[in-house]
Amino acid sequence: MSPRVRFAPSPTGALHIGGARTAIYNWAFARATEGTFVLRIDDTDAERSTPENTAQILRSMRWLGIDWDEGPEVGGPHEPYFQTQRAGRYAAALERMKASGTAYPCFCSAAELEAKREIARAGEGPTGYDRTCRGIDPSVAAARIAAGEPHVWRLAVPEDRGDIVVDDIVRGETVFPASAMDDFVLVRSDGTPTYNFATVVDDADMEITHVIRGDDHLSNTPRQILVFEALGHAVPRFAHLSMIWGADGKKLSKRHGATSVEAFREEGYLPEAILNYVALLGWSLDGETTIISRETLAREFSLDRISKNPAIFDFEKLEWMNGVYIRDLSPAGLAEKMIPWLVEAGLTTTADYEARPAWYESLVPLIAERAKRLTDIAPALAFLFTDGVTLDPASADKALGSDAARDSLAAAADALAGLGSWDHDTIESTLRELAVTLGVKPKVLFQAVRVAVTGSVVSPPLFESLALLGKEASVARMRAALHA
RNA sequence: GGCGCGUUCGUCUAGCGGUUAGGACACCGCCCUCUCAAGGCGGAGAUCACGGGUUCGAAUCCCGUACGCGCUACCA
Repeated sequence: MSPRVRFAPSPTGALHIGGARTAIYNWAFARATEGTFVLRIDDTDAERSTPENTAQILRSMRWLGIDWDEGPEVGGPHEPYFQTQRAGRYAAALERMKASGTAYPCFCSAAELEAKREIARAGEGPTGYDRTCRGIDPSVAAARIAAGEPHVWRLAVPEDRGDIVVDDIVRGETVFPASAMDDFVLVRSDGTPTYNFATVVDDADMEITHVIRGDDHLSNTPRQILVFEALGHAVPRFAHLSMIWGADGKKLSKRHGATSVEAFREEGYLPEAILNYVALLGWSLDGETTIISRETLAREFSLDRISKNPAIFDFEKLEWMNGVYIRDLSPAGLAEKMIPWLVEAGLTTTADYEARPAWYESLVPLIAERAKRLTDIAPALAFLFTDGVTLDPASADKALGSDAARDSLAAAADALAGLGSWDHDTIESTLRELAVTLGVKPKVLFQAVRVAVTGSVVSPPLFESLALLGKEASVARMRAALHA
């Protein structure tokens, strides 16, 4: 049987980086094994789940290029894929468990339970439910339920159950003492299922073979195994992933910067880079390769190369990797990606891009190897789109501060103004010859021109910039700088 | 408190009984060069958390300790 895996986010927020990694691993595992990747929305937390969050999660996954074989918007043989729409399945499962005696009603109030927990916690030993209601005679229980008494349904952990062994693919064999398993709640007093019940019912229904999820669920796993067994269903394999931390070793949060996939997109990251970087946070292809395409990931991913230890999210390395992917883009590809950012910055319009795409593509070489994020592009190209340019004071001071620099700039303006043809090579040879004639270092002359034309001592390559800006504008800026 | 998990350069990792402990980011130096980048070359950086074992030999296997994290809910 080919593997069936699932990613089951809770739509209580955006898809964050940890969830994205879980999704990526599930997806990659399914692709590499020719299995099936199911997307299921675990929205049983009615308080915090919203349709907007669900929509955003789907959007983020699509943006990353993670497609699912079954789930929202694509359907599948196990519809519906929203837990809130699967109430019938949970009710049916509970009925089966009632019939087999593996579930029983509990009438203890929240206050009573809390009091007991307090006492237990103060002393030694487990704090789990003390099974007060497990001994209630079924007919008595039925009468109390009929009378409308509030109750939950609990799992009856088998008395003779030995220690529960989870043969985790990532962590190896981990043993949980049966004594530590309490009769936890399956169905709440309002009739809705708890997480540990709903996921198991769904994973069983959907014939999930491998559960790949966050480390925080490892301790829940023995409970879930008990439910699988009570349901008489085969237990899937498990693979628990370590957490992703911020630089301070704490859970990754907004304090550390962007954490949602959406936020990374807004900060100018490419989906390929996020996918690649995040995949490497806890998995490696061979220990050497760092740039890994989506296709390679989908072909080569394997669970046995997942590492056990938690990873700290390194924004700097992600940024470097994003630069790698930006440089890897074709001129047309990067032009298309940068346009929204130029429009956003108020420098141009999509109409202008559509009118002369080739011109925009010719800008790409100026910034491709200088940009780490898409957000770096508009500031670097702004001087090409504005009427004039405001000189950065520090730059002006540095490159135009001396009389020699100003004199050579004036000479350069004159020399360039007289040019018949306006292209990179002509501009370069003109300025180089002028430097010789003037007896100044080329670098000094170039920097003076650079500041006059781009406003800053740091800019894209000079001759290309002048060629793209045009003769009139270039010369005008150089003369304007002399009077500044 | 109980139960579980984790610990290799600053960071991500390779390693699965014998290696000068390898790679990547970041850092430093040199080269290239019209600035900034990108690129090339080189460097520094890890007593493999600590302590005991097992073994001819341990980062690798076993036990313990420390620290960190997770679960211990009618959250997921």
